Amino acid sequence: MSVDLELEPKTKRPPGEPCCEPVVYPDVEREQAERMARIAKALGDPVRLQLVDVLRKHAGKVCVCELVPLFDLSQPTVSHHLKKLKDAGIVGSERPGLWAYYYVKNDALKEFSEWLS
Amino acid sequence: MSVDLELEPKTKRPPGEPCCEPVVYPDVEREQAERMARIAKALGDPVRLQLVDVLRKHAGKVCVCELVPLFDLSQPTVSHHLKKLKDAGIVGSERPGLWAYYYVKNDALKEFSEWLS
DNA sequence: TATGTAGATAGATGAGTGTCGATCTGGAGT
DNA sequence: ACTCCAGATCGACACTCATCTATCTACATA
Repeated sequence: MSVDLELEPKTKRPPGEPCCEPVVYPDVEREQAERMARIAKALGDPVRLQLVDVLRKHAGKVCVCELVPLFDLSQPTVSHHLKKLKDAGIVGSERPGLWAYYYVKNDALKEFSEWLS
Repeated sequence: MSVDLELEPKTKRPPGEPCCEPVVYPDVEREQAERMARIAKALGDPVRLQLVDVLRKHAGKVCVCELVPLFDLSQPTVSHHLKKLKDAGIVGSERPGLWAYYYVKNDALKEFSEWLS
């Protein structure tokens, strides 16, 4: 699939035509790109990245009441970030009673991690 | 560093105190988190993610005039996305003459990739 | 049932983003 | 010198986002 290229566009060419042949890309990737961009976007905030980092370092579930004081932010703001992460499929949550617990869903990060490396 | 926890906040407690002891986090990570979030943010758009994908699949430098027709977007918009990627340190560019060539700087993605896996 | 509390939701606001058409810049070819 | 063209920059616009305060929901304890 990946054609090796180092294409020099030809200098002289009839006007009105593109400067070089489009060598690639079937947009086979469009959908996958959107999926992964959604994940990257969710990670594209320092607070959320730290939240994920904390959750990842603790194998189990972590109580929200532990997460909030880690940041110099209001409780609703932290809640908002957790929701964003949840919507992106990066974390999951449980709320057995009064407290809510969050945990990382590693599957979501896996595809992204694999593409990246 | 990573303390194992599955902390149940105690139900009965004196009012005015936090529901559970903050178990973690020295913000040793703040700076690193910001650096990585900057990269994630740059990747958090389908177009940019595809641009990086294209550049990664071609080991060499790729002419901008090849990249533009891959997307259903205006030339300035593609240029804008390339700039974002460049500002995040993900790609570099050369402009020997009339044409501009972009390439991936793998170092930038490395730290992020390592944290992720 | 009444009160207190953890966390989610709503609404507002200021800052940032993706996109475009128009313009600018500077190397190439005549 | 003059023109042409590739790519970057500018200005505008609509939309999204991070954050806050205020409020709502629902479980627990008395």
